[in-house]
Amino acid sequence: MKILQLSPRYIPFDLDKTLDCGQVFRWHKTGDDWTGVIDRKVVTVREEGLKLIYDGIDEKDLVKYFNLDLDLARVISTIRNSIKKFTGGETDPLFDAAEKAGEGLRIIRQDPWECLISFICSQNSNIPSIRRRISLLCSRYGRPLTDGQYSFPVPEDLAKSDTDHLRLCSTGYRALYLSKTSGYLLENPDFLTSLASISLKEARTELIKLPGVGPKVADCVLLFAYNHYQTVPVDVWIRSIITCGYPLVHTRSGEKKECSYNDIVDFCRAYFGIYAGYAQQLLFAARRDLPEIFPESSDSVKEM
DNA sequence: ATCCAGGTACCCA
DNA sequence: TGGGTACATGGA
Repeated sequence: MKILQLSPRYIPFDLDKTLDCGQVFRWHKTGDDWTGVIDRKVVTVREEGLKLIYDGIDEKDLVKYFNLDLDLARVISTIRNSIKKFTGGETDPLFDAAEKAGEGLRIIRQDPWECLISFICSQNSNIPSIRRRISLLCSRYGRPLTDGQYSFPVPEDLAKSDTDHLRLCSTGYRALYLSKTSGYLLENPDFLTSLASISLKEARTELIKLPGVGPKVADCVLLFAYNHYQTVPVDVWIRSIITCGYPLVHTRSGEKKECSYNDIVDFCRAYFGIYAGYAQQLLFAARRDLPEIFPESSDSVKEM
């Protein structure tokens, strides 16, 4: 086991929040130890005070994976400044709660392929189901590593399987998306790499062309794998948090009954600024705590 | 049992 | 562009 001292520039960092916030689905905790797979290597990590005790990976790669070099305090203060500029200095109890709930949460640097497949699997499912589904895919199509872990399947592993076989991993109707998208990536192996060197807008357009990839999945990949922090994935939780908690969003949706996906994105970008995606992730992490601090209706965040 | 979940594709006006 | 609906499956 190796030790990484969490020096001031790596703080704040919270391992539990980072690995249990719905951005990645393969890590699991036993006792104080988290176990996962990074780049086909089994990695264990635990947090003890201001130290990370870890194994299976180099310090350099660990720091990179958890994005410890990012000045998180500056990210938060940049978001705060954007809010202040937007409101003219009013308080924001929602973001206060999100900041507290997500203190030390870091958006990690995830492998684009794994991220893409994971979020195709994620649609219309809750997080426990997603974890289970991806775990099945890995044990069935990945390669066995040590300690009962499996590597994440490569495009060929999924593309060469027939759709009915993929369906056995509780993928349901998503099996066809997985089959088609992995087939495309098998034929176009540079596709995901190339997204890193084109504009955010172009990369998003390209991603959405993939079968089973719409705005939400594309935005998750852009945020969690390519670290475009201004990107705001809008799921049902974020939709209700924004529409209930920030009524101003409705002024952007005109006469429409409901805010569109882009109405919510545009508001978040205007309100939270260039780190809107980070703000989104903090709000998502706090989603269970938010109803009680909504200004008026303390019923449920889910009610519009 | 019923509703819901880190949505997308497809059809229609 | 906007609005409706089917889609498979498991969690709560």
